[in-house]
Parts: sequence; structure tokens; C-alpha cells
Amino acid sequence: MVRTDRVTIQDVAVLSGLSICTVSRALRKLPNVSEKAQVRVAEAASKLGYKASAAASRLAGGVTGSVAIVAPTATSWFFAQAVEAAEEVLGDSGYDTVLISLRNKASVRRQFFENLENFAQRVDGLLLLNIDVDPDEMEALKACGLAIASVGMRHVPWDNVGIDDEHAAWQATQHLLGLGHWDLAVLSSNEHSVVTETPRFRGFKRALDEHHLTVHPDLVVAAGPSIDDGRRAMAELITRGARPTAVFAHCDEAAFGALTALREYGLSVPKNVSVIGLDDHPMSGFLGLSTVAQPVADQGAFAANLLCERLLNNESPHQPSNHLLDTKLIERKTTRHKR
Amino acid sequence: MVRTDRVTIQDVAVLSGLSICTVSRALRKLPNVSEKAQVRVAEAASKLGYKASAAASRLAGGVTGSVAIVAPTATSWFFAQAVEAAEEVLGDSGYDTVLISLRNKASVRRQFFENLENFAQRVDGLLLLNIDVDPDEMEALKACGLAIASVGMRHVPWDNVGIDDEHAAWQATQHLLGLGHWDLAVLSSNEHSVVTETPRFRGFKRALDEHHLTVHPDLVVAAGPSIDDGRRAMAELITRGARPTAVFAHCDEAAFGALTALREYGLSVPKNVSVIGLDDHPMSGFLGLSTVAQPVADQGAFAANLLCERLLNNESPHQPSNHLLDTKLIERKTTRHKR
DNA sequence: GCCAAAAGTGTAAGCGCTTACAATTTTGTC
DNA sequence: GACAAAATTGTAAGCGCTTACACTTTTGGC
Repeated sequence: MVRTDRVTIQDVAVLSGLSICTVSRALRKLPNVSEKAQVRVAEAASKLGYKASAAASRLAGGVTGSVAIVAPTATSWFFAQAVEAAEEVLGDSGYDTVLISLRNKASVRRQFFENLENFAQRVDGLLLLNIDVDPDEMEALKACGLAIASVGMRHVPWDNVGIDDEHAAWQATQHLLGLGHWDLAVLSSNEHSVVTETPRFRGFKRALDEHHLTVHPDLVVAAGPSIDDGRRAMAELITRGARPTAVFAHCDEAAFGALTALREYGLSVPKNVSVIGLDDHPMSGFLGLSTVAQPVADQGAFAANLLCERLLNNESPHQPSNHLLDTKLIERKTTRHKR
Repeated sequence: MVRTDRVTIQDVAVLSGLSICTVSRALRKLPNVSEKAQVRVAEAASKLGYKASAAASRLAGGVTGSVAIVAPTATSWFFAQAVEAAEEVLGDSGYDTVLISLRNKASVRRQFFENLENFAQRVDGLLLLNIDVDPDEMEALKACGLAIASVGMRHVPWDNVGIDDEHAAWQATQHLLGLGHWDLAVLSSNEHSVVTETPRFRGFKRALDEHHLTVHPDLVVAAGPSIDDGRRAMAELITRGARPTAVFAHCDEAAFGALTALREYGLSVPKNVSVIGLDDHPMSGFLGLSTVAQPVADQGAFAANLLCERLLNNESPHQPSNHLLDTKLIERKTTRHKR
């Protein structure tokens, strides 16, 4: 590295004619700095393009000026969008964004948490995206002493932003019911071993309940969040002999797969079967998939904002808040009245 | 931040009965440390659970231990995949990955380059993804003194990894020609004002040349890299009265749009028209789009590796290298023989 | 105007590590 | 063995910042 001579606090001190100490305080907007000094320092700093060294600040007991975004994977559209939105907010607040992808791998994940205490020295805060932590991991997170905010997590002792999954699933199901369908199949997430315990499944069930309908076990099938999984699940449903007139898939990708399987089995959508997803994947508009949209970028941005606030006044130990953003039914071409 | 009394290198030195300096060297496996010392230090360190302070190492060593990945946007599948692959490589080499998205906005981009000299103090290297820099920006990049590597850039004075766009386009076109099509339309990228100057267009043209065919201007249309743009472009082609038997779209997303437009105009694919894209978008398999695949993750990983090498032996001023990775024709359901 | 209190500023001691360079020990040769 | 060269180890000076604490200036009440 050709180390171009770094602009240090010393340079700012000299240019502003004040001591290093005063500059340091002025820069961090600490009390006991006169108006004049503030201005002089600000001018000098901006003229020199000065930015504190993260390593030095950190070592001396201060802050690093960067926060990490931790995602289970960085390749899915959901995370990519949330990350970009968060990065924008963080950048505007002067933080660098360090990206950590757990790559959907247990080993990577384990290593991250084992190394967390050490990693914590390199950032001021953590923005967790849909990481469902086990007790040990929760312990590590609490112990690392970082400010934390999250997207899509439940019952966590820090600020969280998400959607009401149960309600969103209810909206989707309600739409199907409103179209006169009552033989409803559901492709439910298998991320937890018990498929029927997920919020989205509960929303599905609640809608049925309200119409005095019951969930038929033969019409419930597990599906991961991928096209292939959705395809397999739908195929299983069909070969099982199930003949629903409408299908609710827990996410759009699974719905895409369902669409494929349906086509392969000669069933026409929406003529024979209606299909609705949940998420509003970027391709859903193109494919005409009816769905319930969730504001992905907004969630990332909102959570980033909460984290920044927390970072600024870290003193005030306020209650962790949980914000649920609105979801919206988007009717396209894969759902229609039962005839 | 609760500062738990940290185990420092001093503690290890005392326990192992050696000097701090020797411990430091032993820990980093530098030469000139005796076998004995190595072992003693290793034992002491593990007994104490010692982990070096990142901040201190960095401050003293003059490196930041992080590199920035700069992408025009972080939301497209291409960048998401390249970023994740690069992040993995960088992480394995001990670097944190700072994400910078230019958000496809001129203002963000300008700010980044104006601020580059300053930003350069916070990272050791830059990984640029498909940023086509103007002369001023190039100047800034050279001046910032950082190690640089890139993906998908041309004629740059640093290591680059990409694909042979011209060849890839040639492969796609050649496939169409091999199927007996000779009325070929092309949806060409409009990122540069002159559509016919892009490498992908040149590849298209070369394939035609080889078959002694000429490019008919009426069958050339500009299209951005989005479904909508592709749709618009294809629609324009059709309303123009053009009746190609096959279409080459410069990227899969444009091809998706072409598919839509074709369907809207009652043209059946591949019965009436064959369509081929380029990239192998994650949805292409699902949609059955024939295409030429480029290894996205590999490009990101490769470039990251080059950057890491450069970062390690920064002394050796070696020639910038340019690596072209292989692309591969993937025949699916949108192309067939002309009949 | 005087003086104590308040406000602003500076001095200097680290934070935990790396690294010239100096000091010491080991090795190898005659 | 003696001695130079090579290998190993230690000393000490920072890296750029924060922060007690000491010091200087301003403020305001009488």
C-alpha cells in the first residue's frame, strides 16, 4: 500500500489553531466547546477532507464509524434490496457499511458467532436481517456490546422492523376466499420443523376459520423458498390426488414453482386453479402473479434509521420497539372467481 | 461499551516469558522465531484465549483490513452474486467487505469520486464491478493510492476479470444461425449512445458476417437491461413491421421483455420466433429461456483473489492482467429450428 | 471592580499492537 | 577454541485517537 500521508487530527489542529483535544471534542460535538471553535474546526476538517481513523478511534475507546449488515445470504432479491436501502441510510449518517453474508451455511454462521466478540471491535453496530438466532447466539449478541437493530425478527431485545406475516397471509387467503374459493391448498414454509406453526400459516388458518372452513391436512404441504421447492410441493399435492381450486404459496418463489407444476400437469391458471403468493418478488409483475406485497427497501431503511438513532444517543436505555410495516394485496392474473 | 479487561499481548508475553515483540512475530508466523518460542507463545496464547485487537493491529500496521466493493447498484442479481462471492474470498483472507452502491445515480456517483481520496484512508483496496469510468474518475482512482481490481471493465490499468462479451454474443447468434434462422433481430444495449459499438453487438455482427449475412438496420433496436425496456423494444420492432424469425437480446432481462411483447402480439415462442438471451439470469431456467451463461460468482471470486494477492505483495509492481472466463451456450425452450 | 463558579482549552498519558534497530545467542569454519 | 556471520530476541518509538486532569478565560452577582 502506498500509504499516502494520512490527514490526521493533528493536521486539523494545526490548521484550526487549536489543540488536538479541542478538535477531537468539536468533531464529536461534545459539550464545552465554544461556537467559534466548532466552526473553525469544522472548516479546517472539511478543507482537509479529514475523517477520523476508525482503528485509532476504536483503540482509544471511541467508535469505528462503521456498522455491519448481517444477512443469511446476499444473493436473494430480498436481502439485496434491504441491504441497499440500509446502506443508503447508513451512508447518509456517516457510517460505512460492512457486509456479512452467512451464505446459508451453518459453518459460516457458527464462525461468525464464535468470532463475534472480536468482530465487535471493528464496528459500532449490527443490522440483522432475518437471522433467527438460537439461545447461544442470542447470548453472544447481547454480550458483544454492540448496538443492534433488525429486520424480520421476533421477540428480540432490540429495535425491529418487519411486516405482520400473519396478517399478510390472511390478506392473501382472504382474497382467495372472497373470489369464492373454499378448497384451498397451502404451500407452507418448512423453515421450522412444524409447518403449521409459522405466522404465515396461522394467517391462512385464521382466514379459513373466519369463514367457518377448516384446514384439510391433505391440502397442506411444505415448501422451501425456492422455485424448485414450490414445484415439487405442488406436484406432490397433485399426485396425492388433491384438487384445490386455489393455492396460497407462502412466498412468491414457491408460487412460481407451483405455477410450473400446475402447467406440467395440464392445469390452467387461473382457469382451473387460482394461485397467490406473498412478497411481490421483482418477477411477479412480469409473470402476472397475484400476491401480497411487502415493502422490502422500506424495512431495510427503517431499521437502519433506528440503528443510527440508537448509535447517536447510546445513553438513553429505551425500550426496544417493534415496527410492523403495511402489506398490500396486489391482484394480477393468477387469481379469479371460482366458476 | 463495557470494556471487559482484555487479554493483551503483554499478558501472553509475560506468561510465555518472552518479549512482546517476539510474541507478536510468533503469532503472525513471521520468520526468525525459534521453534521453541513458537510453541511457548502458542500455548500461552491459547491458555489465555488471546485474540489480537483488530483496532490496535490496524493502527500500528498501517492497514485497515477492509476493502470496498463498489457496484453501480446492489439490487441486481448480477451484483448480488458477484458481491457475495467476493465477500467470501475477502473474508477468508481476513478482510472486511465494505459495500458501496452507487445506486445508479449520477449524484451518488459523483459524490463517491469526489470523496474518494478521503474514503481511501478507510480501506486497503477497491473492487470495482462494471463501473465504466470517465477520464476524471480514472484520475481519481489512480491518485487514491489503493490497490484495485475489477470485474467487467475494459482497458484498465489494474487486474480485471470478465467474459468475452463479443464471443458470448457470437455464441448466441451462431446458435440461432445454426438453427437455420437468417432473419435475425437484435435488442442491443443502449448504455453507450452508439448501439452498434458495444462488444455484444459486434459479436452478433461477426456471426452474421461469417455467414455472409448483413445486419439489417430495421432489425436493430436499443433496449436497456430491464424487462420493460426489452418489452418496449420488441414491441417497437413488431410495430415497425419487422418479422424476424429469431431474436438475440443483449441480456436475459431484455429477452424476458421480448418474450412478453411477442406473446402480446400473438406470436408464439419458439414456434413463430426463437429468442435467445445472454447472462443466464436466475429466472431463465424457470422460464425456459435459451441463453449464453456467464459465471457471475466466479468473476467476483476471481477478482477478489487478484485483489488479495495484490494486497499481500504490494511491492511487486506487476503488469495488470485481464482474465476472460468462459461462457456457455444453454439451449432451452425458446429456440428451435426454423421451419 | 472583585471573586467564585462556569466555560473553554491544553497537556500528557495511554489504548494494544507493529517494527526499526540494537543486543544477544547460536552456528559454522578454520 | 576463536571469531565472524547468521539467527534469534529485546528495546523503544510510534500508529491516531480519547480522556482525565490541569490550566486559562469568561461570566455574573454584589
